[in-house]
Amino acid sequence: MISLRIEHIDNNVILYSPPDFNLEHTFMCGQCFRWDKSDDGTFCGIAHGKVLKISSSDDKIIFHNCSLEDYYNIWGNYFDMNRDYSEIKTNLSSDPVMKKATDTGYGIRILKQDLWETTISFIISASNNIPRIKKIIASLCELYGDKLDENTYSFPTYQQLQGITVEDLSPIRAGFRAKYIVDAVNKANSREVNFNLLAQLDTDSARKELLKISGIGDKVADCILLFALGRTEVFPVDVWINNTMCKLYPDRCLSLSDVRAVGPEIFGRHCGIAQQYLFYYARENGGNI
DNA sequence: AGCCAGGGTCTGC
DNA sequence: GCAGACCATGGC
Repeated sequence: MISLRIEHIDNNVILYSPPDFNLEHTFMCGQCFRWDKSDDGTFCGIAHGKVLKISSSDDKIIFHNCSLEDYYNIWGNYFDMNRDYSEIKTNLSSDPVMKKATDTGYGIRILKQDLWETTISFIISASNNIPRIKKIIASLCELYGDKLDENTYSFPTYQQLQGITVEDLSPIRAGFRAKYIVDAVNKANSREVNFNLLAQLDTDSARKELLKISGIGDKVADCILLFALGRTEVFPVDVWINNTMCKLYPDRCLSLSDVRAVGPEIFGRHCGIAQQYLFYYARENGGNI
């Protein structure tokens, strides 16, 4: 358990010198799509139906306009505050490349995001780029979510999306992914895939359930397991991770299935977290590892 | 103009 | 099991 000094001042929750927590690293490592940086450096985002403004200065992280109740009930869990990342980084740093990667993205935290939102978000991520993924998700929220604030909408539940068609989704410009969204909505509402029970399943069973949905393959399923259910033992392999791993371990990574198998072998029980350090590091360096 | 983006599906061997 | 075409869309 992490000991952390927390205060509530002027309706702001302040974390003093939180170890291993950097907003830039956490929001820019490709795990989330609903956080935006303002000109003043603060981040504004929506999660679990709540809006949050969060910033950092010196050695503080400041949750603006936030009650202690919301911190303890929502945000502390969302930012995975009970996990000791120092220990994980130390273990990973025996690998020289991972040492560099963890030094670069030292403040990454694996967010515990909403399961349904993460499912749809990573269906949309297929063969897509991050700015456009964000744009499509934002317009889906504006079209079907609840208005929380000016220009701020919740992510629509599958109940709210019940009965939608591909044509209904045409304004969000999701392209070939629209039919996959519709399939996910249908299977969630019919309980063919029970999103209320998924978190209670072991990782392999949960993956098998997710794979029932058209548009979810191994990579998307792994992202959902990691970014919503906190299954840090999975190792999502996208283009960036594949290229990086093939450069780092050419003899062991001959095919995509090799890379998927090698991740856990090399990085161990929390290879999903290692994957995030690698992803951030690779992109920071434009793929030149 | 052509390539690529946090892939998946479908087809053909 | 595995390669290749194809899938919409937008930015460069």
